[in-house]
Amino acid sequence: MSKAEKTRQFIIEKTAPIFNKKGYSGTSLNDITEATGLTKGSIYGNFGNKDEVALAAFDYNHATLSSAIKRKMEDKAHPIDKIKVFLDVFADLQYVTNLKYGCPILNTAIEADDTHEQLRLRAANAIDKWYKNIGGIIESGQETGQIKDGVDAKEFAGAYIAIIEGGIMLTKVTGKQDGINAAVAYAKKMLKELHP
Amino acid sequence: MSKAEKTRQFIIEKTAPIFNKKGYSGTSLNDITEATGLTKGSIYGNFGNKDEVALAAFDYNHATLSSAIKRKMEDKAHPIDKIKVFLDVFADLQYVTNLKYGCPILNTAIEADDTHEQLRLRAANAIDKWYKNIGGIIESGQETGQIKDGVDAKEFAGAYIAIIEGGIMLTKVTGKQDGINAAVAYAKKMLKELHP
DNA sequence: ACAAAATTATACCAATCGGTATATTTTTCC
DNA sequence: GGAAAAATATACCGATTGGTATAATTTTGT
Repeated sequence: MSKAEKTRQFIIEKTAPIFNKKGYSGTSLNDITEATGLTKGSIYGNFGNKDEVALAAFDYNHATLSSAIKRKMEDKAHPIDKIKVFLDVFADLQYVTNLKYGCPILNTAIEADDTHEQLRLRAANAIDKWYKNIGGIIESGQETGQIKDGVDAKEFAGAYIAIIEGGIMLTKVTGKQDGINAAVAYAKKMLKELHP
Repeated sequence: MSKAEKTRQFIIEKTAPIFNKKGYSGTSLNDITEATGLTKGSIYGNFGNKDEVALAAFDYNHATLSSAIKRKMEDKAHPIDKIKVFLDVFADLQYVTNLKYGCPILNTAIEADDTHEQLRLRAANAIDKWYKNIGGIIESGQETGQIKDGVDAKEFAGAYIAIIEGGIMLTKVTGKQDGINAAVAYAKKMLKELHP
């Protein structure tokens, strides 16, 4: 890894939490130079513009979240346990240092949906991967007889993601755990319906 | 209503959709003067600063949403039908002209939770009203025997709000109806559990 | 070790940011 | 109708915005 690649990675790591906290339009170049201790010249030597930093920061945050989910999923054998991993990860999101400002997919989706097409696409693609991940687990689980046949994979995935993200929002805005707890409790009821 | 009060109301009505679309930090004074056709002098003659306009715009958006829900609730007799009104309103949110940029509570909650205490409080209070509205309907429904006794009103309200808001996010970021549809379908299953 | 190449810092740019003092116009009320 | 009061427009302010040209420095490959 060349010096420049290291610096580029350093910038991404230092700014990713800031973009997640303040959003794209709320994060300034000054925030970026302050967090990294670098100058504008250095930032613009490694990125074409602020957009590129924001997109890389989103990718980094998304990867952090994804790898946490993937890692925990590998420990599970039963498909329903795999799907349940989402609940464990999101219930403890506040304790993941780099994600204490909330789910980057949710944050980016809400800010960018009507304002920033590139970021909107990033968030939409991240959602799509979740759909496919959960949907794939359900369908292969149905083939092995571990998950009930009647379940509509896509509809389940949609409702499951919705209730989790909504719960995160409730907890973050109220400052109380009740929101995500209620969402997780209901999501667990949803999981029970997956059993054959 | 004096001229100034009319102008103040005019500014709020014209800027409310903009704040809902672009957020607080994404909306500039120029956006405000452009949308109203007024000058800065006039804006600052009616509001102390940008914060005041944003807070008034949120209140206006919230009132628009609340009154749509309240109005439709009055037509319903059964408590479960009253709670179901939320689903009807949010499934059609995109068709409400002033709210086509999404749920103002969700949008404001996500932007403000870590950045703007006053706006965060507005969103948190709006959520709290929903909690109390749904919770109150459930509890009085339990007294009349129209809603099952075992139901935890607060937990139900939390999960119900979460799944709706999450569904809105999915639909807005993907541009497809699937998200809110899946959320609504599951929320209807939740409603069935309310029956005694 | 040294020259070429790449990276980082300095110093600047025009545009826009939120906000204000003052002049002008419009309401308001007698 | 006309004077006082209120509301709006004009013209400006310093600070900050994202971005860039160029100079100084550091890596890199031989």
